[in-house]
Amino acid sequence: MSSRSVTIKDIAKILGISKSTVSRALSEHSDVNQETRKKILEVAQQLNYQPNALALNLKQQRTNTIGVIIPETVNRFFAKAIGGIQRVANLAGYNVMICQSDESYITEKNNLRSLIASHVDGVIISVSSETDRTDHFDLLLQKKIPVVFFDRIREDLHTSQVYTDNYEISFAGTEHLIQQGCQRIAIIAGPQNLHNSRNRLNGYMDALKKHDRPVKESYIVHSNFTGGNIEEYTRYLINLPQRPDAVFAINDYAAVEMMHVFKKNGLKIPDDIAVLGFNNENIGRFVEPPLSTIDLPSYDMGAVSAEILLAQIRDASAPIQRKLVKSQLIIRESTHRITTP
Amino acid sequence: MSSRSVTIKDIAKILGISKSTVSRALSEHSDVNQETRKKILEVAQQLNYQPNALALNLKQQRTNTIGVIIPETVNRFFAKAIGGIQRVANLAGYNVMICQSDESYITEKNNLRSLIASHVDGVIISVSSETDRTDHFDLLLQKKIPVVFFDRIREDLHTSQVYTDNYEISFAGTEHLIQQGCQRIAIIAGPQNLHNSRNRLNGYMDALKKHDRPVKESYIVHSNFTGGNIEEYTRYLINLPQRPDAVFAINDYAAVEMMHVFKKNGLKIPDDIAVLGFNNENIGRFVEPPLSTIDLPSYDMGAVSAEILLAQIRDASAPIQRKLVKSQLIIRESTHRITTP
DNA sequence: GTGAAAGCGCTAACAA
DNA sequence: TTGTTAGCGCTTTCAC
Repeated sequence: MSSRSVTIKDIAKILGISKSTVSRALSEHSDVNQETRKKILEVAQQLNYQPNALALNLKQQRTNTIGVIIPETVNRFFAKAIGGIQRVANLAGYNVMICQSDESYITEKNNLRSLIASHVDGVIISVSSETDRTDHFDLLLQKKIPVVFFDRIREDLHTSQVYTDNYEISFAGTEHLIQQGCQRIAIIAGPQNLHNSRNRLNGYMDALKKHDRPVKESYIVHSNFTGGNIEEYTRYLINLPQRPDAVFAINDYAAVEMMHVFKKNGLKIPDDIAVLGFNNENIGRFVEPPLSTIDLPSYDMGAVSAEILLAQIRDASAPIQRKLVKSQLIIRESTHRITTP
Repeated sequence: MSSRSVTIKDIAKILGISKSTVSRALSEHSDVNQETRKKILEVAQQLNYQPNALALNLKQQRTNTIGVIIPETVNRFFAKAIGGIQRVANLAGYNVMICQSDESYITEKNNLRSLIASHVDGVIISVSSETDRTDHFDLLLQKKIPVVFFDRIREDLHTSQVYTDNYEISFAGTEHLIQQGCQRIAIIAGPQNLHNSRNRLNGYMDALKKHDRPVKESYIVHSNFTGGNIEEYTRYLINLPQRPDAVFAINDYAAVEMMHVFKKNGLKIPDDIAVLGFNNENIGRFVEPPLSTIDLPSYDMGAVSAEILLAQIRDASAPIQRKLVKSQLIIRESTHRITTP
């Protein structure tokens, strides 16, 4: 009942042998006399010996822990990604330390500092929407801590990156709207310092160009992900002299809120205005009409990120990887016009 | 540019003093000559000295890390709770290690084992819906690791607990439905090994009794939180000889899905059937009609849990606490009948 | 006020 | 095959 836990020293004392022998027997990969090994294992079992991870950490200067920095856990996209990361990490015997940047550069920097101070073996990160510089990542590279960026990546850094095809899927979504006969397609675009947002906007614009639709500034609204002003933006769009007949929203919550406002203003969805979301939240299946959206492979992106990171942790010479995980267009009724051209 | 980080030994060598003096100067609370202290701090600053947390951990047998076990991060309730926990923990200089039990007893047990192996200083936990025993928590108590249960608590254990008034709020919600003139109120109840679910069911039943409504077995459906069978349950309720005219759902997702099915079957909400949700998800504001629900104080529960835990970590003799954080009934149109009795 | 030495629990190089 | 020793980076007695 002593609250002190048992150490190899205790086992050694009991058997009258040295602690190095005990250490060797316990760590499998050294030659120890079968007899003594057996005895050691028995005693270890009896005393319910558990190696002290803290001692190992100090000795080996690693922690079997990976750090994760994401903007926020309440965002379903990241919550799912965490699931994928943890799955892979836990199977490999790694713990996961999670930090939230709350979309703030300074918090992200502090998170990073504290993860480094905790000597995590590697870091997976999706940068905050506010972050427009990369100097705070230098410390990781300096300390040779493996790092994988996912989703919100930084192409300018020479590190592993896991991302999805924002440009292509945005292109495909816009093209889908065009094929439904939509002529004036508006977009709620994200923060332009984010690579993803730029790609999405480019995909949208290029699809319009391909089909000879003019790209109008007034149809492009710049927002952030928290969507505080969606109602205002929606009203703005409704009141345009040339009201759009389709809108590609920044995410499903914005899309649903917009639908709400459109309906209150007597607009029919999708015939007066088609609505396409982004993120495939549960909510989209239960609104009227059900929301078309883009399914982002967040769980898989998390899992893939963890796999790449672990490979780099285990072998410092493992190559930097850039991996694409594809998104998918999910067509429901909010963009499905009966009267296609 | 050496990748080895600087230690107190380095500083000592440079100044030609002993490392104990350096240690003392750096750890504030010992008397060191003003002159030498100043020099030490200067050099430390110059070399950008960072104490090695691993060495400290071993020495002091603690890690400045708290462990958190929750059923799943994709559940918005828990995602928000994590936010509250992290806020408080980070301000106090603690890191947070998060594990998901995926609603599985065995995973929960493994999570616990791995957190203990990592020597977390304390644990915050919300038990899985599958967990119907407490033996796996003994290890925590044995090792005298402070623990706080939140939301999904275990009243039978002598530990700190943070919970909300499930009974009272469920009573209030049911009473609200009665006051709207509902006569036959059904409930989608949760797993009965969960304390919360039992309390909610009891609140529901007692409210009915108080107002002389009979409690009918056929109006009580037992479900789990993932809600795979909601559509089936809904159809079952619709087809009852005495169709209910109100339903108190297990959570907002279930409520929204039920509304969807009700509407498809030509039922008007709330006049044919009123719907009350649970959890106050964003989704509830944007469905037709907007969903009445219960707002659970998840962020606050997380924050309060962390505060209690930290108090117990800092002072082992700090008292066990049981703290109630109140929920709130949010009335929207899905339960607001114009024709009250 | 400062230094020497021991120790947290473990591993690993070197000796025997 | 096993024991001795040193050391990971830090704190903390105990001398001086």
